Amino acid sequence: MRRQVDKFAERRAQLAAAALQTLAELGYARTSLRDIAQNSEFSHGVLHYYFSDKFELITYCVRQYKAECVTRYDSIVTDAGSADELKRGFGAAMAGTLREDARLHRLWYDLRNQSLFEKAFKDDVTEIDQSLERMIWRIVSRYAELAGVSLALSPSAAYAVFDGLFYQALVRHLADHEDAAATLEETVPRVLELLTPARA
Amino acid sequence: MRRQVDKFAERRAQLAAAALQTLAELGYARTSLRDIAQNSEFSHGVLHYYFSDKFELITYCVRQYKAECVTRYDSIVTDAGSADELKRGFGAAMAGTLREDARLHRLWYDLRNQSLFEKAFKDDVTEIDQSLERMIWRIVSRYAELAGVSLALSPSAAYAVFDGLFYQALVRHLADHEDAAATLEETVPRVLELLTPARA
DNA sequence: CCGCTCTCTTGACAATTGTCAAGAGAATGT
DNA sequence: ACATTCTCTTGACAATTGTCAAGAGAGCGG
Repeated sequence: MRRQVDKFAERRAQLAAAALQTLAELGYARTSLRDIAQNSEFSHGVLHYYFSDKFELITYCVRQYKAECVTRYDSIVTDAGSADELKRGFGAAMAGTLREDARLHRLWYDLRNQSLFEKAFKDDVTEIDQSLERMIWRIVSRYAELAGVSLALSPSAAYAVFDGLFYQALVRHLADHEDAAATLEETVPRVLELLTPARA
Repeated sequence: MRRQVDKFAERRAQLAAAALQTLAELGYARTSLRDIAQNSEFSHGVLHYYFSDKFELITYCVRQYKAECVTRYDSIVTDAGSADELKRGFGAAMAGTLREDARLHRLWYDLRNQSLFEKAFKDDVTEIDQSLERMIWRIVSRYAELAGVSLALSPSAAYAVFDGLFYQALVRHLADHEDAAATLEETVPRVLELLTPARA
């Protein structure tokens, strides 16, 4: 009994991984269930054995993405011994994941946008977005603490700023601008400084 | 002869307007040519009389969107007599278009993302994006000039920052956060200040 | 009135889509 | 060894898609 549940969950995860791979390659609008199945080692019918419909599959994928994503910068916060180290670590981490997971990030932005039209994705996307906001806020607020400076911005505004910077770097990176990641690594610490002016 | 060309161009524009309307409502992934035709006063076949295929139609739409969009803030720059006025005008203009054209902005972000997967849109999207970057830069650099402050950020980084803020406000506005526009109107001037620290 | 071009509608096509049912095969428990 | 459940494949379905061809109707010059 327990075996079966695990097997079932494992295969779901395996199929979701194949789906993520395909979605990241083709984008939401151009990915069919047959595309996904062809990218796995199974036939297209099996998807409806493990997922009730396309939405549940993609929703599951989004949740799986979240697990990898949300704790990405946590070690930066806990390990940094100084404001300067945190600042540089933040920039390096963003540049790193930009280089490593560019297509997965592209998919995230795609699905986040789809959720503005397809309400089936709305809840999960919103939850991930809030998690990301909290993640950014842990960094920014910790930085202000270490640096002993004020913090003149709300958590959501801080998230929006760094998200905008990351998106732009992603676009350029995907357009083969070789220096996109390096530029991001430079810009992020500078903006972090600007957002945290010295105490009056 | 001239009559015919004008008529032809006029109908193209008219159909593109219907297409923009429909795309803004449904999003790229869920909009078919029949949806678009149904939203106009013509039948679906006429679209292939005025446009060679779906991509040409949408590309034409994107260009039409650009015309409305790119000069949106120009009067703010030319009319502002002081840094403070420019700062407030910028925030008010962003909040205004957020309230007025929310669904069109949603479409823009959708198509901008599609261009990361469908290279047919890439060139036009890139061109619009650069126009927007220049538009933001005219504001930011003029502000620094009027305020007599330094400017520690590149044009692209400045654009990314305000674009991120606007996107987030758009998402919240569409999710019926009544205060999304008002919050944006507050945040934009504050961030503009932060990005332009007083001269050392 | 005839012939011609410009517009637009209708209907069809092949391909693709999500979905599901029937059944084969494997695994498992007894 | 048998019966039962779990997995997976195959093939089909109805709907939708972009595309296009045939032709109707309007407007116009001759």
